[in-house]
Amino acid sequence: MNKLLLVDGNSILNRAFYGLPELTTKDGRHTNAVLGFLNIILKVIDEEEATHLCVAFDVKKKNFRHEMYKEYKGTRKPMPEELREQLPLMKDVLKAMNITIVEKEGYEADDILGTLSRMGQAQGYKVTVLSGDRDLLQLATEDILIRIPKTKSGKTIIENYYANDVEALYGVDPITFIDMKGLMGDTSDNIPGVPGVGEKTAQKLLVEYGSLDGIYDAIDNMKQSKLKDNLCEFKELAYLSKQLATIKLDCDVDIELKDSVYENPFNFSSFTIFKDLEFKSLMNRFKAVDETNDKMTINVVIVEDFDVYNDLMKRAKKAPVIGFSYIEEGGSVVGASICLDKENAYVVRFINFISEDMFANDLLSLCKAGNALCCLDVKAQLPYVELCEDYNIFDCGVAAYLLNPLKDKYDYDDIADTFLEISVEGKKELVGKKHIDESAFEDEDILKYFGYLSVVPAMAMDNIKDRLIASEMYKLYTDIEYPCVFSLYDMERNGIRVDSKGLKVYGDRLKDRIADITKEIYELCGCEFNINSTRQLGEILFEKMGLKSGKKTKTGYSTSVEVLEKISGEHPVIPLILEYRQLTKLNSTYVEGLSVFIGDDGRIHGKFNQTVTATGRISSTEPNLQNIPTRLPLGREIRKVFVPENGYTFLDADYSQIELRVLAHLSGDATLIDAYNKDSDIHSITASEVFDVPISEVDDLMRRKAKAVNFGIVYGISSFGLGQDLDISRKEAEGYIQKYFSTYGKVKEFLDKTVEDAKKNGHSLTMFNRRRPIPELGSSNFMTRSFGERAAMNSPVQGTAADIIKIAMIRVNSELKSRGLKSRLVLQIHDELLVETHLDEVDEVKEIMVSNMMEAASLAVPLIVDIHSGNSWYEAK
DNA sequence: CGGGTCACG
DNA sequence: ACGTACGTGACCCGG
Repeated sequence: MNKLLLVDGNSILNRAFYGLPELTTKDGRHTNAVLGFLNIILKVIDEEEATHLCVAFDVKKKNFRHEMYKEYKGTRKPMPEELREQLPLMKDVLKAMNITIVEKEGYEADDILGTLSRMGQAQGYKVTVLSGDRDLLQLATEDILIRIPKTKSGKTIIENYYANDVEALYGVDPITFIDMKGLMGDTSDNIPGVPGVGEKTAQKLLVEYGSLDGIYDAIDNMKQSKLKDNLCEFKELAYLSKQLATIKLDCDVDIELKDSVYENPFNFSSFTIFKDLEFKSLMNRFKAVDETNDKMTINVVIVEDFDVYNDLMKRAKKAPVIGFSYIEEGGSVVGASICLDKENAYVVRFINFISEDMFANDLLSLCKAGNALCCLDVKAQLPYVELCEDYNIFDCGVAAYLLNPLKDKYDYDDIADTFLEISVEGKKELVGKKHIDESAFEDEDILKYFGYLSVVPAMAMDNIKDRLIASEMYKLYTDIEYPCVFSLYDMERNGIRVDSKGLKVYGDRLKDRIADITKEIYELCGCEFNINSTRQLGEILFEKMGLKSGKKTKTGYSTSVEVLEKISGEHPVIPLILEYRQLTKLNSTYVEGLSVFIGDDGRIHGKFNQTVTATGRISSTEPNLQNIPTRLPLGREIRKVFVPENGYTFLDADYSQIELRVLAHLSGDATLIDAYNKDSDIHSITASEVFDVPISEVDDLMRRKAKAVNFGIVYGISSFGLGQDLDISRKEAEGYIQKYFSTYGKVKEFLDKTVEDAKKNGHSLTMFNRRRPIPELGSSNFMTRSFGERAAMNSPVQGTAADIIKIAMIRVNSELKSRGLKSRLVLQIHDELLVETHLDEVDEVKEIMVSNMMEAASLAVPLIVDIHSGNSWYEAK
C-alpha cells in the first residue's frame, strides 16, 4: 500500500527553530530550524515507511481566510530574522532531496494539507499528516492519522491522533472540533471566538448540544447566564470564527499525488548542500554516494624493506611537498607515515634495518635541503626528531587554528573537511578502541588511519597557506605561532620539579583538618551527608535548617561562595563549609591531582596547548599549571613544593597590568597613556576621577572599586556585571562607568569602534592581526548578542597581550638556548614566565628575561616587568 | 556527560 | 524585557 506523508512545512520549521539551540555554519548562517526539520521528518518517514511525501508551505503573500478579515491579523509576532533566513534554505534542501513542495497563492499550508489528505484517502493512500499545530486535528478520520511532535525534557516525542483519539482528548469528534475552535478562539491564529468561552466551556456546550448550530437551536431554552448573554451577543463572531478555523478540503491544487513519490533523497545535490550547511550528523545517510564520489581514496604502502625505504627517501628529495607524521601510541613510536604525492601514503615500519634513528636523520636532511615538509601537529613530532624553528615544517593544525580558533579539534578529518572539502573517516571509525601496536600493520583500517596522517596535511598545506595569506595572518603564523610550537615543546620537556615529600606533608595537613571539619559539620547539621554534593548541601542548609537561600540554579539552590558568604553570620556551620570547600579543593585538585603527574625524574611535564583558546592564549592541561593557587595564603603554600633543581634557583617575571597597557595603546587615550608614562598608580587615578576626589584622598575602598571598573572595561563592561562584582546597584555601577568614559573618552571610542568593526567583519583583530570570529554578534537574541559585544571588546585586548607574551616567551627561550645557558624556561602563565635558572647565570638570565619581555612590543606606554628570584615558586613570586 | 563550583590570568 | 562580566581546566555529583 502506498503511504502518503503530508507535512505542514511552516509549523514544523517553526517548532524545529524553537526546539534547537542556535546553530550556525562557520560563516555564520543559521541552520538550526532546517536541521531540526530534517531530523523530525526523517524520523517520521522512517517510522511510517512513507512512499510519497509532500511538504506544504504558506505562500508569503496573502492567504484566503485571513485576507477577508484583516482586522484579526497583526497581533502575530514577526518571524525572527534567524528563522526567516532559513525558509528559502529549507526549500532548497527539500528540492535537492527531490521532495515535493506544495504552495499556492491564496491558500495556507493547512488548506493544502486538508485538500491533499482527502485526495490521498480517495486515491487509496494511507495518509498521515505531520504538523506542529493542533488545528490540524480536525483533519483526523478513522484512517487519517495526525501526528504532532512535542519536546518533552529535551526529547522529541510524537503524539498520534486518529478521529477517536481526538474525541478521547477533547470529548468531541474532529468535525465538532472546528465548532469548538469557533467558540473558544485561538489567539495564536487570531481567531477571536466568543468572549468568556475557553476550552472547558466550549467542550461542555458541544458535548451537550452536539454542534454550534445545535447550541443556537437550543439557546432560547437555556437558563439565563452571562454565558448565554455572550453567546447571543457574539453569535455572528462565533460563526465567523468557525469559518476562520475551518480548514478547506477542496482547494484547487494542481498536483498529482503519484508524482510526489519519495525517492533518492540522499543524492549528490543534497550531499553538496548538507556539506555546505555542515550537517555532519546527516552525512552517514550518504553511504552510496560517499563511496563512489566523495570519499578520499588513498593507497597505503607498508615500507619494511631496506631497499624500498632507500628508494622512498631518494624520491622524497624531489617531492614538491612532503607530509609526514610519526605513529605513536602510549608514548612509544612504532613507525612513521609519509606522503610524497598526495595519494600514496608510505607507512615506514621501524623494523629490521630501518631504524628510528635513520628515519630521523633522513627527515633532518630533507629539512636542511629545504624540502617543503608539513605536519598536522609539529609539536607531537619533536620527541622523535630534533627539529627547531629554523627548519620550516608547516604546521597545519596550528595554521587551521589561526584561521578559526573556535573549533574544538584540528585532527586530520577536520582539516580534510575544512580545507579539502572531503569527508574522511576519523580515528574513531578507523581505529576505535583497537590498540595500536605491531599488529596494527596488518589492520587495513588502522593502516588507512596512518596514511591519512601524512596525506591530509600534504594535500591541504597549499590551501591553508593561501588562506593564511589572504587573511593577512601569514606573518603572525611565521613570526609568532610557528616558533611558539618549539617554546612550548621545550617547556613540556623541561618540566618543573616538584617536592613530592613536601606535597605529601601538605596534603596530610589538609586531610587532618578536613576530617575534623567534616565531623563538626555533621554535628552542627545533625546528620551525615555528602558535603560535596550541592544538592544534598542545599537541602540541608535551606530546607532542613531553614537558612536564607540566595540565588537559585536550574537544578536547585546555589551554594556558591557568594551565597554562603552572605549568610556566614547566620549559622556557625557556614564558615566551616566554606573552609571545607577550600581544603577539599586544594587536596583533590592540587595535592592528589598534581601528584599523579610527577614523573620518575621528580618533575611534572604538563602539556601546553596552542590550539585551544579563542583569544590566542596558551592553555595548560594534564595538569593545569596555570591555575596553581596564589590568592589565598593557604592555597599559595602549594607553590612551596614547586622547586628548582639543586644548583638552580627560580626567576619569575611578570608583566605589570599588561592588558590595561594594551588598552591604553590600542585606544590611544591620552589620559591613560599619560598615566602609564608617569608610572602612576592607575587604579588610584581612576578612583580619583570616578569619585571626584584628589588623588591624595583616594582610600582603599575607592581604589578597590576603581580596580574593578578597570577590569570591567577590559572584560567588555556591563553595569550589571560590575554591580554584581562590587555588590552595588546596577544604577550605581552605571554611574561609575559613565564617569570612567568621560575621563577616558578615547577608550569608549575604541570599544565602540571595535564592536562596530567586529559586527561588520564577523571577527575582532589583535595588534598582530590574530582573528577571533564572533558569530554571536549576528544574533537577534539580546543575551547572545550582548555576549558577542563583550567578547568583541575583550578579544583584541586579551589577544594582543597573549601575542606579546608569546613573542617574549619565544625570545627568552631561544636566547637561553643560543647562549648555551643551562637555565631553562619551565612555565608560562599568561603574563608571567618562570625560568629555572642556574646559580651561575642569575644576572644574565634576569637581563634576558626583563629586556625581552619589555621589548616584545613597542607600545605607546612602557611594558613594565617585575622580576623576583627564590628557591621555590612561592618565594619567587 | 552536563552542570555546579572554584582555581588561575 | 532580556539576565551578564573576559579567557581557561579539574573535580565532583548525579542522571
